[in-house]
Amino acid sequence: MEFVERDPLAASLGSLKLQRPFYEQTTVAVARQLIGKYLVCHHPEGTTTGRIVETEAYVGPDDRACHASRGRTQRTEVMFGPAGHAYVYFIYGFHYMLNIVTEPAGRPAAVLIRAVQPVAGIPLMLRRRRSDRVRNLANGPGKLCEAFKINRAFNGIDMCGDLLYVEDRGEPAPKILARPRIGVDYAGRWRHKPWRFLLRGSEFVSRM
DNA sequence: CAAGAGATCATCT
DNA sequence: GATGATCTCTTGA
Repeated sequence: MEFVERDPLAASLGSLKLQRPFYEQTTVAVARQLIGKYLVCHHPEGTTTGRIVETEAYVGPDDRACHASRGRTQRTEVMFGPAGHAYVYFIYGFHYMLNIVTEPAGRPAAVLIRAVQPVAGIPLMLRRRRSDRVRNLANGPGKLCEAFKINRAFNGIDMCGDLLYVEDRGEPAPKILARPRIGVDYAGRWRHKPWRFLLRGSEFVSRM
């Protein structure tokens, strides 16, 4: 049980913060195991929490869908560092994407958090998203970042710290589906890899 | 409800 | 100068 932290407060609540060894596992293993865990973000405006229902694995330099396949650049630098750090980037001129770096330093890979089921801080998320439907708050990677107010300031932060992290709340292993990743049609044979993971039956995924 | 367009900018060629 | 790990709105059936 080296993956979690025995923080007395967290333990008393039945929750354990995921620690670095968890994120150092293979990227596909991390992506799969993150399903059903809880993403927590503390912010002056309030705390937001969501149960992770959808992830994607971007496994390294060979994976043509992974940004690291285009080399070590300013943008991808975080992915080349140690596991358990946030890789946040801006895309399409509108949206931020939240990833968690995986595998030991020097092996650039990450897991994209694509959707969560809102659990706490829902009024705050409704305001940020200018929406009135809970199902529409974080059912997509861009929406999730808007609901949690995750932006470039989060790039590189340690997710084993106290600002943004993932908790294991000790629930039984959920039923998980594996599907091809979304939006990577350009990636040749890599586009078919079943590295998108979903919580079976969840209505909070970006699409079925 | 499905399909398509438009929005808008950091990053890399 | 092109493009993207997306979202929202509009259109039309």
